[in-house]
Amino acid sequence: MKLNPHVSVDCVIFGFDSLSLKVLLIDRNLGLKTNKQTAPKSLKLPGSLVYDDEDINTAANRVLKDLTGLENIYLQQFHVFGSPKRLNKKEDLAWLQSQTKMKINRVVTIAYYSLIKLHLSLPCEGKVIWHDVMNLPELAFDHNEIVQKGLLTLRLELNNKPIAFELLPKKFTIRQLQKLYEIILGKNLDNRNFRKSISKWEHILSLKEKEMKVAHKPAQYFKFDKRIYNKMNKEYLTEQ
Amino acid sequence: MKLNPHVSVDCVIFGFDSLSLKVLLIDRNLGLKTNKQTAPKSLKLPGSLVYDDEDINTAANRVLKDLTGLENIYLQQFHVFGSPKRLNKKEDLAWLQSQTKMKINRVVTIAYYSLIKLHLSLPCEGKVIWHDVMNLPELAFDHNEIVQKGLLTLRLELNNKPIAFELLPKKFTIRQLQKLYEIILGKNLDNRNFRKSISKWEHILSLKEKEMKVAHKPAQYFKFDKRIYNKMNKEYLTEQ
DNA sequence: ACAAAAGTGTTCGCTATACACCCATGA
DNA sequence: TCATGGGTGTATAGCGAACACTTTTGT
Repeated sequence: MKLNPHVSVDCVIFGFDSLSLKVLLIDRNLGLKTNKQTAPKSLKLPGSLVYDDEDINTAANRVLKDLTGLENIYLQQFHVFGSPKRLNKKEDLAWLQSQTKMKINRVVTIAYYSLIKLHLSLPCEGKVIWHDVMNLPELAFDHNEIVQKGLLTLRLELNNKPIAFELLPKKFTIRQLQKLYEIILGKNLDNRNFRKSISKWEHILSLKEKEMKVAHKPAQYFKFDKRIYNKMNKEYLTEQ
Repeated sequence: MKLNPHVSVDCVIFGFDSLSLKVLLIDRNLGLKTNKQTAPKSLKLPGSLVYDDEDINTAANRVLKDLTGLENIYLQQFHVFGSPKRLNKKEDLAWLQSQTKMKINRVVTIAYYSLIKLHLSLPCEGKVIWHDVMNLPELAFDHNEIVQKGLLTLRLELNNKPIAFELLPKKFTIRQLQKLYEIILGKNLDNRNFRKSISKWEHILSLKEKEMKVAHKPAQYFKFDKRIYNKMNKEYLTEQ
C-alpha cells in the first residue's frame, strides 16, 4: 500500500474546556534528537498523505484515530486547499520529503474539521499541543488559513447541526453551552434570551442532577438527546 | 506542463431558462467516428485533470472557459469526491485512459458549481446538452451524486449570497425571480409575500422598462445592484 | 454578611404566513 | 370579451432583542 504524494488530508480538531476554544497542533520538531532544548517550535495541523486505495474520509479518520485513539468522532470535510504555492516555505518542503521519503512537488490537501470532548483524557497527552484558537502563532504550510476557514465553517454550521454537543461533556450546564456559543459566534449573548430559546428545544433534557461544591447557586445539568433531535429534524425537513 | 493523474476538477454548471433549472452535460461519445448513429449517449459533467503547477481554482476556470468562452463567472468549490471506487465502471476507466493517455488508478475530484446566464448564446451550442436538473439519466462516474450535492449546496447558499442574479438576465421580472427560487428551494412560494419581502431588498432596483408584446398586463423589469448589495452586506457583517 | 453565578417575565418591533380581488394587455 | 399573468393589503402568530432583580450556595 503506497502513499499518494499528491493528495493529503489535514484535520482541524477543535476542543472546548469551558473557557476557550482550542485547536490541536503538533510540534514537528518534538521528536528530533538534535537541539532538543533549543529547537524552535514548528507547529502544524495533524494530517497525512492518502494511500493509493484509501477513501479520503477514511484517511481523515485514520489521522484522528492514530493521534487520539478515538473513533466515530464528528469529522467533516470543509474545503480543499490546492494552490501550488502551498509548499513554498523551504523548511516545509524539506520536512515533508524527509518524512515521506518521496519526491514531492505539490500536494492538494482536503481539510476536515473535527469536534472532540476535551475533558476526556486522551492517549496523545504530551505529544500534542492544545492551543487557544485565537492568537495562533505562525503555523507550517497554509495551516493558519486552514484553521481560519475551519472556524468560519464551524460558525456557519452551528445553527444547522447539533455540533455544540460534540464539544461538551455528556452532562453540561446552560452556562457552558452559552459560553461555547459565544466563543464560536464571537459575540456575547443575553442569558435570559438564550435560556428562553433553548427551553424550546425539545432535544435538550434537564437531568435531576445539579452542580456540587460550587460557591454559588448550583446549576442544573442538561443532556442532549440525539433520538429526539433526529425525529424533530426529520419532521421539519419533510413538512417543507 | 504535465497533467496530474490523481487530481481533477468537475463542474456542475447551472443555467435557468425561466422555466426550469438546467445542468450542462457533455456526451463523451459525440466525437467518436464509429457507430455515429447508434452509439448510446454517455453523459458526463465537464471536467479535467489538473496540471502539475496549476491552482485547482484555475483549473476549474479553465474548464469553464474552454467550454463556454466565459470568464469571471460565479464558480465555487463545494465538495471533494475521493472514494477509490469512483472509477469502478469499466467504460469510465477505459475512456479516461484513452483520453489522457496515462495510466490511471484513482482520481480525487474537486467539484465546483457554476452559475451562468442561459439566455446568452454561447460558443458551445451543439457540443453540449443542457439537461433539466430533475430526472437526470445515469451519468458517468459518480456524477449523479455530484449534481445532487451541488443542487443541495445551491439551495443552502441561496439565502446567504446573491446567486440568483447570476442565473437571471440583467433585467428580469419578479415572476422570473420567484420561479427560480421555487425551483431551487423545491416548493411553491406565495406571490404576494414574495413581492413584499423583495421590495425591502434595497439592492433590487426597478427599471423604467416594462415587458412588451405579452398577452397580459406587462411586468416591470428589475435589476440587481451589486454595489448596494455589498454596502448593505458589509454593514450587516460589521454590526454583529 | 458577602461574593458569585443561577434563574426568571414582560414589552416591542419585525417577520413569516395565510388569504382574494382588480388591472392591463394581446388575441 | 376573454384569457393570461401582473400587481396589491391586512390580520395574526411567533421570534428576536432589550432589560433588572431574586435565589442559592460556599466562604
